[in-house]
Amino acid sequence: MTASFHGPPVEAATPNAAISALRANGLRVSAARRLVLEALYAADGPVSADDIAKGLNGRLPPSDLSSVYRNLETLEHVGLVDHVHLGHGPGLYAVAGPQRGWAVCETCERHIALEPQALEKLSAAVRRLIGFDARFSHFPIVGRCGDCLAEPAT
Amino acid sequence: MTASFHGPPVEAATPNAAISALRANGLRVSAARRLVLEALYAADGPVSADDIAKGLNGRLPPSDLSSVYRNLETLEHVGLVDHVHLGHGPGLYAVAGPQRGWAVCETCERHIALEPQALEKLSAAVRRLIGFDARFSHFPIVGRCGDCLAEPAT
DNA sequence: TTCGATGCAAATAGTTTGCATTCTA
DNA sequence: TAGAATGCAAACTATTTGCATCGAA
Repeated sequence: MTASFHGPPVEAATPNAAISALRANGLRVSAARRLVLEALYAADGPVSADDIAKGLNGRLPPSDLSSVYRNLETLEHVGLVDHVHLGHGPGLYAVAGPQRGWAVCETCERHIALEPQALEKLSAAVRRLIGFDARFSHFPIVGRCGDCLAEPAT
Repeated sequence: MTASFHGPPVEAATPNAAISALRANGLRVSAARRLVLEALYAADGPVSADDIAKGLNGRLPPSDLSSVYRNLETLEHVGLVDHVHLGHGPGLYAVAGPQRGWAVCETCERHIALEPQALEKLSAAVRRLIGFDARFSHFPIVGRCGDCLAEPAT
């Protein structure tokens, strides 16, 4: 069984920086691997393995889905990539970075990236209350957003 | 597509109370439905549909998996049941009750039910910080628990 | 007696694995 | 040229759906 949770993030600002990080980890740089990275950097938010395999709707060349999964796993293991479950759909992948927290509204289904300061304060609250060093990067905070709270209930 | 999130909880202390709630909602009380409820009340924590179909390891008679799923969906719709995703495995179901929050340690994989007061304070913190009315019942807080924080890192 | 619920089988979504082939280092 | 990574097919897990039959109200 593969581990559910991964190691510390490795920040790389560009695909090329990520490729250097791959080499530094003794990993080979193949066309397929390069493409996964390009897709992740080109996407404007977390994307599914399937999105990547389909070349982000044709913006990039398509690739084999199982290779995409294998590469995502490798990249995640190295710490270059993170994955989130924002709901019941497929897991979503993104380049690892300082922003590592999500909230999703169960009413409007919008998903919101948490601001670093909010994230830090939330973590502090969690540590104080339950003695936990919390991440909100793997599963989001689920609830009702401000806009939906203001509206008449459904 | 079925809704990811459900309605308000209906608390029933016993299988019989739950059965009354079913009748009150115009639902029929079949043997299969009764069994799902019995399993949920007999379990000492959240269980998978498969666990229920297998009669909790033989403690109860087995039932058909698809019926179990259908019944869980119905029971959840009525508000008698909740489901959580505590990790990458199957969804886990439990009788709806006042306790509606979870935390899971990514190191020791233990899962912890949140105390009502901690839950309330956490929700208050989340509301203050991101204007969100948070539930921690569908996805847990993921992080490192106190015990694992104390130990030398893996 | 009706129509909601069941049980079986088959379909589906997401993800993983086996294996011969390809290509990076 | 060694062995890491690929691409295809097949397996697998979790869940859903179609449909003829059954049984609760």
